[in-house]
Amino acid sequence: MQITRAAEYGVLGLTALARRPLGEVVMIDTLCAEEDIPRSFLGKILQSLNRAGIVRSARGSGGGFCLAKEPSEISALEIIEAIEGPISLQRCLDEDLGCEHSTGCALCSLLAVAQDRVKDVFRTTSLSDLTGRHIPNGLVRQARDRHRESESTPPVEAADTVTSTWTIN
Amino acid sequence: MQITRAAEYGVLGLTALARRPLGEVVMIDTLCAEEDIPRSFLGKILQSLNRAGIVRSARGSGGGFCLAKEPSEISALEIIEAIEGPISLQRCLDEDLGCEHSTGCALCSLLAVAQDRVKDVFRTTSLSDLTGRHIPNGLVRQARDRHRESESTPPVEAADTVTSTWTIN
DNA sequence: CTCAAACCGGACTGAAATGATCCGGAAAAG
DNA sequence: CTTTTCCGGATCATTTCAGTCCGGTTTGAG
Repeated sequence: MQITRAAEYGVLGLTALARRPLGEVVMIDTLCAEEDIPRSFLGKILQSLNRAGIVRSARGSGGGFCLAKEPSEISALEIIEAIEGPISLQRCLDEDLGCEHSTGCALCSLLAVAQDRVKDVFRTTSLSDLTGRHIPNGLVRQARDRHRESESTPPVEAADTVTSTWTIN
Repeated sequence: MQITRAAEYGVLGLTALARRPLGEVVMIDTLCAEEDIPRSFLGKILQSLNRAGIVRSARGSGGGFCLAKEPSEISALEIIEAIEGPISLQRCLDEDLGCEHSTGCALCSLLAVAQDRVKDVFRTTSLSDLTGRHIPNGLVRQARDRHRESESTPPVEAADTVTSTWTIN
């Protein structure tokens, strides 16, 4: 009854792309660092998203990924199903033919309704909706690290407990 | 993104109980036969439902299970959560403290909404709603077998292709 | 009192899905 | 032709799922 990590990472990775101007090409490593996602795993996930036409990939030096359409044109449902395959709360595949348990299985109808509700929510949420107030921890950490580096002779011993203020961008 | 077999069997087993007058005690074996559920698995599941106060159990000879309340008073949500634990599309547990990915994680909010929708559907569906038109295959098979037995010298050779009419109860 | 019927509940197990990693290969840029 | 970067298949460890087993406890009947 949960989304997979892969789908989770997929959405997150795409928000990282969506934060940039459309068409900007970004390497996997950059996305991983921002969103705290294992590098080779995100590689796999982006392959799926590429095949599904949600991102475009470019090989060779200067290569990477960019969104294939406007964030407002990409629904959460698209993303998730591109990665996990069709969402299905149902277990019995041929829903018309009646399931293994019973003809006109009551449980199947119930699950079908629930499934529709979930899909509605995902279908009506776009990537741009998701990108709004989301500030990934990876980015936050990077901003902090940049701030640390710029300090003159940072106090090594107390490094772990530094609680100085810093801003993002 | 699916319900477990255990929850599925749980609901099915309860519809079998709900088909009877409230308070009638039924053995596991009977329920299994009607709904085509592995016997020892259903045993486990009924234990959970017993602890949750949805069924009552009686040990010893003449023992078995009965519903602890009216089918209309038992929601699908109750049943499923009694077996699977709380339904959660969320992965990050402490939803308030912000998840591992980001403060104000957009994905979490999305999943929270979807989760609420699913729970609503399950909450507003009662066991009596589920028991209506549901005719379990196990019961159907039993009725067929009873009919076969009552025939005089049934034609053994054509047994597999017999399509005679029969009724339930 | 004793035995058999029935559930209780913890340990266990096999199979599948999940979450990831690895590595050789192909393509693009310089 | 070398470097960079993605492609994609194989592989692997862990967890969850689905289900079984078995000794124990409770209850009712004889």
